[in-house]
Amino acid sequence: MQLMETPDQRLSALLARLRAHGHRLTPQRVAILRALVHDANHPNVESLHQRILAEFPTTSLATVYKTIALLKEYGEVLELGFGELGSRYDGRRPAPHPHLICTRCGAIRDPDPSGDAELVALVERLAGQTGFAVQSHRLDLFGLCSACRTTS
Amino acid sequence: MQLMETPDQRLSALLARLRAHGHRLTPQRVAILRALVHDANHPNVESLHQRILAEFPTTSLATVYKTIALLKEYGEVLELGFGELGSRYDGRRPAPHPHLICTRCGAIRDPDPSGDAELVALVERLAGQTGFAVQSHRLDLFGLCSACRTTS
DNA sequence: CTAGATGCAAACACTTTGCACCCTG
DNA sequence: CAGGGTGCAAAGTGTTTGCATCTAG
Repeated sequence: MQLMETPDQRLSALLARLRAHGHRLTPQRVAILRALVHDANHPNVESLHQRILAEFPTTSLATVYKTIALLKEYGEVLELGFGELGSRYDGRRPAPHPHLICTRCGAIRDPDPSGDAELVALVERLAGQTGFAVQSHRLDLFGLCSACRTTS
Repeated sequence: MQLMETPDQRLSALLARLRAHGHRLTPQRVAILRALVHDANHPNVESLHQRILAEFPTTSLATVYKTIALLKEYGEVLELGFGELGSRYDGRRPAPHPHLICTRCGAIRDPDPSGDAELVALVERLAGQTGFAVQSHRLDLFGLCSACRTTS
């Protein structure tokens, strides 16, 4: 059994999905998708844009925003909004899952997926008490990653 | 054993805390705190402002923001940021706890606190796997409240 | 009295939108 | 070669800030 798609497999799936819906695969768009699925640190729009500029120097921020909006329409990207601090994106695992957010260095990583089932059970239990029908959920843990914890 | 402070007890505690730190208790400020602890639906700044205007018609939005910022400094209000949709505030239970957010009517309510211990345990387990030191957390459930679920 | 609070408007950060031009399919 | 995509700048949203005026203690 395969535990997780490779970034390139994921990229192919996204490209196929867009193509199937009649969207064009422009070089900029492909580059944005590639950056999104290869970056494990849940990039924000600004850092995606920087990456794309290296390859396509005229790419605008608006194009990055529009491409992400397109992926959101198809439920293919998970948006982690942080108010005034902007949003970070997970293009690898679009289903809800917990995130570990380092308040010092800003890194965001996924915990091991082994606890996912337990989280879903807890979510359903919390909701069930009051007849709430859950559509989605979000669990964020804020703190210090192991690297930051051991550094002055 | 008392399960939860009454809103008025909570208000007194907040006023005492601010007074102890040398802050002035202006009528507007007291009104904002009162609105905050009496509103169980996690109000946003705009709705707090509307409430205050009824009593003090010249109150500005900036004053509401500043008062909330003050409470945040002392960890006496829980801010639930929702990106472009603005923030909602919980002045009754400033410690992290789950929220049930209705995507139809916008209501936000707390589930029964009985599951809190289990959530904390799960949080610590998810973090422990990778040596992450949790400072805080946030669990939001999005869906339909029981009223909205049974209405066309 | 005087430090701290208020209220207005301008400034801000992130995101979205309008529109002329461009290029994929 | 037609309709979707790009890129620029302008508009929007919620929030913050500067500063003159006011007021609680």
